[in-house]
Formats: sequence, structure tokens, C-alpha cells
Amino acid sequence: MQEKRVRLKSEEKRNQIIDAAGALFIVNGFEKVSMEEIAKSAGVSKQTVYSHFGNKQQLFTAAIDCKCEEYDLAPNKIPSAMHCEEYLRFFCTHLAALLISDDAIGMFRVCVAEAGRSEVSDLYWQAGPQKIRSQLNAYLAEQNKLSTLKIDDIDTAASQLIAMVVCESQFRSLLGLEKLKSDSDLHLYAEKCAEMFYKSYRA
Amino acid sequence: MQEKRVRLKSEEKRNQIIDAAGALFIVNGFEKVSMEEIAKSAGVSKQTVYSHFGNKQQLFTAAIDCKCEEYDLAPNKIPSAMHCEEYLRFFCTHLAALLISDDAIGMFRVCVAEAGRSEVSDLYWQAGPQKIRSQLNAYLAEQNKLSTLKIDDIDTAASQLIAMVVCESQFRSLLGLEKLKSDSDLHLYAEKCAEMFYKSYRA
DNA sequence: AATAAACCATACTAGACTGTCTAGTCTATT
DNA sequence: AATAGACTAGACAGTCTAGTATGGTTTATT
Repeated sequence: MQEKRVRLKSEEKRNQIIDAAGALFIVNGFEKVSMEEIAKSAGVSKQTVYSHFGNKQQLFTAAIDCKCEEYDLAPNKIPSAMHCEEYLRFFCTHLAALLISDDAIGMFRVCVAEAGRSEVSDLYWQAGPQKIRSQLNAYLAEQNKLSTLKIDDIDTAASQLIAMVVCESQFRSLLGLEKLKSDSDLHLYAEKCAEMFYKSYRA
Repeated sequence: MQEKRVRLKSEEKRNQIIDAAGALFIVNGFEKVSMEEIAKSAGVSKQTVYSHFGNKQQLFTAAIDCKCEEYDLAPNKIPSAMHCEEYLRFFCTHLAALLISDDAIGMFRVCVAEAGRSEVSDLYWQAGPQKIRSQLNAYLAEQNKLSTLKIDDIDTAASQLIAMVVCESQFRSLLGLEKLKSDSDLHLYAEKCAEMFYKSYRA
């Protein structure tokens, strides 16, 4: 038994640090943020940062991990009474909206920059794209059974739909180029994708 | 008139430098490559590097610019006798193949990392994706006129097709994750996209 | 042969960054 | 009041890098 006389490391400080770090990393990437900067932004001393997280890499992983958890925005409550075509439109427009946020883009950019150098990419993949993908797969399989849709290869179909929506909005954003489409145009585009998809695969 | 007694800076050295820099930048990104490393890899002294390209940023831009030029691999010789469906399949499979090369992925990754900090992203966009996009647009417009296809909104249709093919192959590669599809599977996937597209938009 | 510039090799400056260390303050428990 | 550990503030060592400076070598032209 160890004595309980100890003063615990404050959860509050930890959160301050992790929040500050997350925000900075997402905007500037791993390399361009110094530990001093993080400490300052968190309103905490540098030593405290090191005492909570052993080194920069560990802090980075923790911060990204935390950010990932914030992203469980997937539309998990499917209005079950929804008609299939309607749901597809719903899915597409939600997905499109999800992906144009600065945070989502920043997140992805950081992961790309760090690809192969840390486990962050995996983490992100599992917490983000993978989840959404699974949901769509399940939905399509169900609709297939109900004979609402007629899909030979569900994986392919899911890829196609997500790709159509995602790529369009992400590609230029990732490059930091100006948006070609306004938000409302993007919404319209997403709807068209849903329509096209439905047209191809309806029974 | 200046005397012509001068010895010209050798084009050869310049190329050595730019090649070495391009290769290193594409693999490691801007930050992680030092000027010394480049000089060494080019078999040239550091001072020579600086005499050819004023600073690191300029060298980087020049190197990426050069790499971009190598990528005029777009299928510009359209076999004109090709049937529309066949051409679409041709287009998709070529595009898919183009995008999984390590070079193309590395290139894109570097541009993403540098997004907003240099003009490199623009450069890449113009030299790469934009060109391919224009070609497809032109083709679709033509086929529309010939009533082979019936497309209301050509921009949307082009986005959809490219997105379906591109996204699938790029997304995980960018993150440095293992490929989910083998090359032949990817080829198959691209063909399916072409078919689906044709099915949706044929007259 | 003289010369001017391209090149090489290497030392150097100046600054940034990570991670450690020190010396002292604050706070909760005993 | 004593104590143990969380915390602060700033100095510090060690490493790395961009870019410069220096001095000597090669090479093409006059």
C-alpha cells in the first residue's frame, strides 16, 4: 500500500495541455510547434508539460487521439422510416458537410504529414473513415436484402459513393487552395451523387 | 555588351542538384531534408547549390516544378475510333494506375504538407489534376453533342467520375497505410466505376 | 600566359529546438 | 508544523540547420 498523502497531477492541467497541443498541431503540424509554445498556450510551465507527457511524440499522439474522439459525428441515428433514396441523399450531404470543416481538414493534413512516422494515421483511420464506411456497408447490405437496391459488390458500391462525395471536397482543401464550390453548391453536388448512385443501383 | 569570357554555370550541375533535391523532397518532405544532404546526394558542394538556387525555398519550388513536368502522362492521344464506354474504361484504368505510383503519392503528400506556405500546391494543381480534368470535360462535352451521352451538368459528372477512381486509391496511400486493394483489384474497381458511370449517363 | 568565374571543401555564425536541471513556491495530507 | 509531490521560471547542454565567408582548384576564354 502506498500512502495516499500524494497530491495528484491535476486533470485540469492535463486537459489544458492536451487542448492547446491539439489546436496547435492541427493548424501547424508536428514539426512547426515547439513544446515551449504549447506550454505557453496552455498557460503552464514547460516542465509541467514534460511531467504529464514524457516527450513531444507522446503528447502528439495523445492530442490527436483526443481530437479523434471528438469526431464521432457519424449519423448513427438513422431515421428508419426513411426511404432509401432519401437516406442516401441524407448520408451524402452529411458526409460532405463533415469534411469541409477546418478541423477535419487540418486533422487529415497532419496525419498525411506524419504518415509512416507514427501510429497516428492508423488511429485516425480507425476513428474516422472506417466507422463511416462500416455504417454505409451495413445499410447497403440491409437494403440489398430488402430488395430496395440491387448491388452485386457492396464494397465497391460503398467505395464509389463515399469517393464521389469525399474526394471532391477534400482534394483542393488539402492543398490549401481556394474552394471551387460554395457550401451550398457542395450540398447540391452531394445530392446529385446520391441520385446518380441510386439510379445505378436501384432494383 | 558584357564580355563573353565567362564560363557558364553548368546545366549539368543544375540538373544534378534539381534531381537529387526532387527525389529527396518527395520522399521526406521539405523540412526533413537539409541543404547539405542535397549537396552530398548531388555530388556537389553546398556552396554550388546556393549559387544555383538562392535558398532552400527556391530550390524546392524549382524541384517540384521539374517533377510536375515529368507528369504529363495524361492519355492525350485518344484513340478516336473508340466507343464511348470503352474510352471511359480506358480513362478510369489509366487514371487509377497513374495515381498509385510512389512518386505521385509522395508528390501529393509534399504539396499537402506545404499547403498554404508556398505556391507549390498551385503549381501542382495546374500541372496535374487540372489538366486531366480539362481533358475529361472536353471529351464529355463532345460525347454529349454526339448524343452518345446525356449529361445535364458536365462539371458534376466529371467530378463524380474522377472522384470515384481517385479517392479510392489515394486516401489510404496518403496516410501511409497498407493498400487494401492489389493493383489488379484496383484495375477492376476502376472498370466498375466506368461502367456505373456509363450506365447512369448514357442517352 | 592571364584572367574571371565556376567549383570544392570546410569552417563559421546565428538561431531554433528538445529535453534536462536547478532552485524555489504552492497545496493537500498527516 | 512537517512533508511529499505538483508546479513555476529560467538557465542550460547538446544538436541541428540555413546561410555566409574564405581560400584554394579547375576550366574556358582571350
